[in-house]
Amino acid sequence: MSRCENCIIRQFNSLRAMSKEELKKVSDSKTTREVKKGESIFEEGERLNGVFCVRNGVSKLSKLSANGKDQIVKLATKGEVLGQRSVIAGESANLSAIAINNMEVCFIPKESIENTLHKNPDFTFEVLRHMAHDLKEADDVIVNMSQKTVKQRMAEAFLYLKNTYGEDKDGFLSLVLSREDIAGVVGTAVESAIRIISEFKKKGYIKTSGKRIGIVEERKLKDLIAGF
Amino acid sequence: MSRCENCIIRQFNSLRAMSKEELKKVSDSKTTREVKKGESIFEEGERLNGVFCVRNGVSKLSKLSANGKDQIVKLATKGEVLGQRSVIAGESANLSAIAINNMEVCFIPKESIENTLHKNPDFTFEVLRHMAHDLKEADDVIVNMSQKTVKQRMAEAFLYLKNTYGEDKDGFLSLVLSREDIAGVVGTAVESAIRIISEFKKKGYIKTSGKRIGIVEERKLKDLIAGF
DNA sequence: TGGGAAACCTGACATATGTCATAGATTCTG
DNA sequence: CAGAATCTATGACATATGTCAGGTTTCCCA
Repeated sequence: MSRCENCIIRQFNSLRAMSKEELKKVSDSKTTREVKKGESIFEEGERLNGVFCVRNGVSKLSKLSANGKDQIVKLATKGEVLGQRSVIAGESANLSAIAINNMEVCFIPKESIENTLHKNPDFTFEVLRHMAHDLKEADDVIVNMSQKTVKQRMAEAFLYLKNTYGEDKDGFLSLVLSREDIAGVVGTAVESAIRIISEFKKKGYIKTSGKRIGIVEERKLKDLIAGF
Repeated sequence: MSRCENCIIRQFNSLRAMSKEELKKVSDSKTTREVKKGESIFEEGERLNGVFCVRNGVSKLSKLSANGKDQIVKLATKGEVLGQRSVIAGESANLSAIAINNMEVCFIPKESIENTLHKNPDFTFEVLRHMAHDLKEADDVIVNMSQKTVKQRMAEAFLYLKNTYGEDKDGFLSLVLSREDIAGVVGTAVESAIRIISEFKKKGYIKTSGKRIGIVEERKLKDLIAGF
């Protein structure tokens, strides 16, 4: 099993601020786990006794609302650490983490990081910096949700997916989401999402092939977001 | 001028994790400022060279969206520290902070806390804990925004105002917001907000007197939120 | 204290969005 | 490989919400 010390993934998250010894301790206590597409890493309300470091694959962080729909709050990928917030606040998980494709994640028991969190200010500050960033993003999502139309948010989602996960050689978005998940990200009904996809396609902004989606006229999508 | 060491407000925020000496330094460098109703403490995009500790009054943290409407992301009151996120991330402010009523705030230059932030893990962890809490709240707002109707969010807003700021002896909410600000919190048009207020009043859920609003039938509002 | 600005309120209307029903496409599995 | 199950797609419709326009009340300060 690979050691955290050598893990490249680590460079992307707060673990890089750990000392050699701290990292060794984490490495010794961690366990690696496969998570198949559709399986959950943890569920809303669950008590977490550690955090999960994503080595591969993509997870959706979502919350079930009263009306039975899953609102996706964030997509997390390689290098991100899940469950941090809950462990730090000492609360149960506020969101569920479900694998969108096959994943590989490392579980790090909280005992292995709590100590560092109280002793190594560099590490704590790194975690803080990441959380500050997440908070800003969350604030931006709030504004988008309340002030933009579904069509605009849909266009934004496509651009986000392109920028974050890239596209394959045929020009389709690399991260393939079900229509339901797209609706979940955008915060709308599945039917509305599908309808807007059809419309964008008809207008030539995007192309589709099965569930895959490709951006054709980025300019047009951007104009739409800007309000034209 | 009062000293931070003796400030009760401090008990409510992360400053309480500072050592005597650290606190002294903060106290020596801080300046206190009056902010009149409607004035801004800082604006979106502005570079902050410190944080603001609220001693009195309430501030709205909002962001102007493309369509020209102000979305209120959060209300901040006595004890809360504003601008933390920006200073920590080293970014310009993501939100504007505007006084809802007359306020008294202390400005603490970032030099006075940056050092502590890198040296005193207790303090850093305290800040982290607060931010973790804010992040959870932001996530919840996202879900509310996308999955609840305006009517439900309006009802929630009233209950939130009651629970957070209380009510006066006549049963009106202590924190008086303009209809525009209510619309901003809920994320809707002013007219829609007013219409729903009228409806709630007609149904006897709330009462109004000028711009003041009082909750009459809390049960009904809760039912509405739950989806009945 | 009176006049004007700002805030509040209401109606009429257009439209965006959700819901329900149903059909076609895709994929999963025995 | 057939049939089931799941996902995608589309139409018809109801409704929630935004917009515009006009009125009324409240507030402020000269």
